[in-house]
Amino acid sequence: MKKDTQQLLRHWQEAVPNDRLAHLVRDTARAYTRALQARLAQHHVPFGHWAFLRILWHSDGLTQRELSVQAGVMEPTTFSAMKAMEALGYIERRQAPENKKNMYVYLTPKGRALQKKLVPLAEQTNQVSTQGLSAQEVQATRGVLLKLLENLAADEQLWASKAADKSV
Amino acid sequence: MKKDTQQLLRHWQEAVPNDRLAHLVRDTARAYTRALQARLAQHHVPFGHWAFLRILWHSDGLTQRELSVQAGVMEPTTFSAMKAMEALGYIERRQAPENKKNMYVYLTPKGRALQKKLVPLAEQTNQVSTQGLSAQEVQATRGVLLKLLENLAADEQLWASKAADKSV
DNA sequence: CGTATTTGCTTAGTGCTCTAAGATTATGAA
DNA sequence: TTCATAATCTTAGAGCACTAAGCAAATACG
Repeated sequence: MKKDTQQLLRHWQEAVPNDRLAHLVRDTARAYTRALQARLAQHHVPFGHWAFLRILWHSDGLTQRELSVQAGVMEPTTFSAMKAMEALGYIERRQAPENKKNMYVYLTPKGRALQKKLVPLAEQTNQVSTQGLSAQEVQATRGVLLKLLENLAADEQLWASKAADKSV
Repeated sequence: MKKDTQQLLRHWQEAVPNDRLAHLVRDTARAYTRALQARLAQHHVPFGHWAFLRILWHSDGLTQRELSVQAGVMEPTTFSAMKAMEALGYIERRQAPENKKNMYVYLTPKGRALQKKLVPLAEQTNQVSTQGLSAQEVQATRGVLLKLLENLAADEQLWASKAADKSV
């Protein structure tokens, strides 16, 4: 039972061809998600709310648009998360008198109180994952990932302009 | 237009605190997915089929279970992908006379023909992403990612047994 | 001004992933 | 052999991400 991940791991350890960096990054991301999800589930917090809570703990009162950018997701994703979090009583959505378009999101005391419980779980996850790795190795990897992200963002930009050309 | 990814990137370049490796890995994975997705879309191949096609090009005639393990996903994910791919004429699902339970998956000529068109797209994506990085850097990163995956798999194992305890 | 464009929120619909639970076949033990 | 247990496929339903498109408000420009 639960041999799947073990088998997947063996698969990676055995054959590590040249063209699979993307695949490896994706598998690692999924493993991280599962690890944190399992911990958050103890407190009945869905994984999807975590990213938004973290941003809000740091800076309250953002618009949904700003929240989307910081979380790196599209607006509809933010929108449905906000609706759910509002229903759970973690946040309030309010409009300012000077602007009837923007929706400003504020934590409730209940939402703010989660920070103490949840942040250690994320720290634990990251700590568990980097066991046996040196600070240098982790730092170097961070740099490489950042560079990958940069290259892929440039590529995306290129594709977006190509698509714009085509639609003319 | 399309400033979001740029803003996300800036976010990462500015503040790189200690506890965000998981987050960075996830963002990179999403960027990879988007990059490949854009390329596959030219040939009207959904991204979700890619992983399975790659496995099947390498070894035909696997069961859905085996396919799931190799792809690192759960059976229902494989199941629905297979149904879709069968409808598209990329694969056939057949049962062997000696086993009425297992479903063996075989590529059709049409499915096999995709290999020539699609593999270069993935290679291009990986190549684009690693621009400006040395082979050593990439290799080292691969090693670290593998170790992260290993640690997280061990953690998952631990949680699975904990959950089993609790359910007694 | 007043119209045109842009911005931000929302709705609707889709894809990929998961868990939980069902049904059926294979396998193992009494 | 027969019955209990495992494995495999399947169904159902949910979460989280996306795109496309609508609407309403704010901003920019002629």
